[in-house]
Amino acid sequence: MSSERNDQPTAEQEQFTLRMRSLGTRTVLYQQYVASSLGLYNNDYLSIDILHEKGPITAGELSKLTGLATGSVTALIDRLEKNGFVRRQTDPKDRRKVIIVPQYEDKEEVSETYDPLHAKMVELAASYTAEELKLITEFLGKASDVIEEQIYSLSAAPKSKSLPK
Amino acid sequence: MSSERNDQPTAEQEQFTLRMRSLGTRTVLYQQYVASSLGLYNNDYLSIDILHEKGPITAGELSKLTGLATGSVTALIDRLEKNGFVRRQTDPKDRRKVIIVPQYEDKEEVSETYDPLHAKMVELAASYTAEELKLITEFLGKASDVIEEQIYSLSAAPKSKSLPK
DNA sequence: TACATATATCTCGATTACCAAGATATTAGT
DNA sequence: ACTAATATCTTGGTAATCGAGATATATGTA
Repeated sequence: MSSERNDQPTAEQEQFTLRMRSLGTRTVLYQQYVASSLGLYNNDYLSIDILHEKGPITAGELSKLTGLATGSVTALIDRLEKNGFVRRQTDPKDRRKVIIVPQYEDKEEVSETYDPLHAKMVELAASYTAEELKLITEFLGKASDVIEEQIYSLSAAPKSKSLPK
Repeated sequence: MSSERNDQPTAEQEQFTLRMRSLGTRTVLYQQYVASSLGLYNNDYLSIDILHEKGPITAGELSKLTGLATGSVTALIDRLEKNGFVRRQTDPKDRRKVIIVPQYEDKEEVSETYDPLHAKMVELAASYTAEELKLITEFLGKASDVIEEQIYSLSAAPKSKSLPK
């Protein structure tokens, strides 16, 4: 075969990783801009996004997912609750737990802010054939999985420096 | 033709946008973890990433790109400079300007932290045929462009609420 | 040339997210 | 009952960020 294992990455593969990285940078920036235009702090909006994907979760789970200290999550939930983005609900099975329930019905601003991107993405999707879109969608899932793995290994890892110098 | 313009998105297209959003959430989280494991604040690492992509830019450009106030950028550059990630260089053509020059030679920690993800991404890329990878890489470019457009329209837009309450 | 205006960065004071550690409430195990 | 484990909240301190003004340089106009 023409390609061996553990070769240096090809030029095409490097081009691909570069594009992934660019996409990542823009994604982070976009997220920050959306958060600020909603009057939310980054982690507040990120948490809304996480809740959107995962559905109701406990405060502790959100702490693990975001990497924030539990005290920070308490304050974060306070803010989101005050603005009507979520509500607290105690778990009847374990009354120590606080379940965070997203409240999207009354909060169309979030979807409204996201809508233009969504529309553009649908448009982009429509420019591909069914087969191509399937390939891309599956790829996105795999890429997500790779990143999630990396998050796990980073959060498990030495954790090295703590921030305040 | 079988598909009309302005239809509702198909199930496949919705699936696609959902995956994009998941990827975005994970990307933001990953970025935060990397930043913290490098002992950097999010915007500091984000700025390094921007500099990595764009090369040397002025403080003002970084302010626009990150959405941070100019005063915040001053402090941010101070931190990065102190840690040797960048250096300041005055523009001989316009001595008001401060050009931020990335210093990667001595700072392998950054690439080291990024390497595992890079390796996994190369691996993922290698699982595709040349044609498929080309399709995906081109897609990534288009998706980046879409997000960049959205950032522009958000930063141009009302800007609505400012954060402190 | 002199002067006003625009632009780029920096400085300063105030606000507030965040962390770390301890406090409180509930559950689980013996 | 009693101890330990778990989940969230509270408190105090630190520092990133903002906003507004200060400083330095550049540009335009008479």
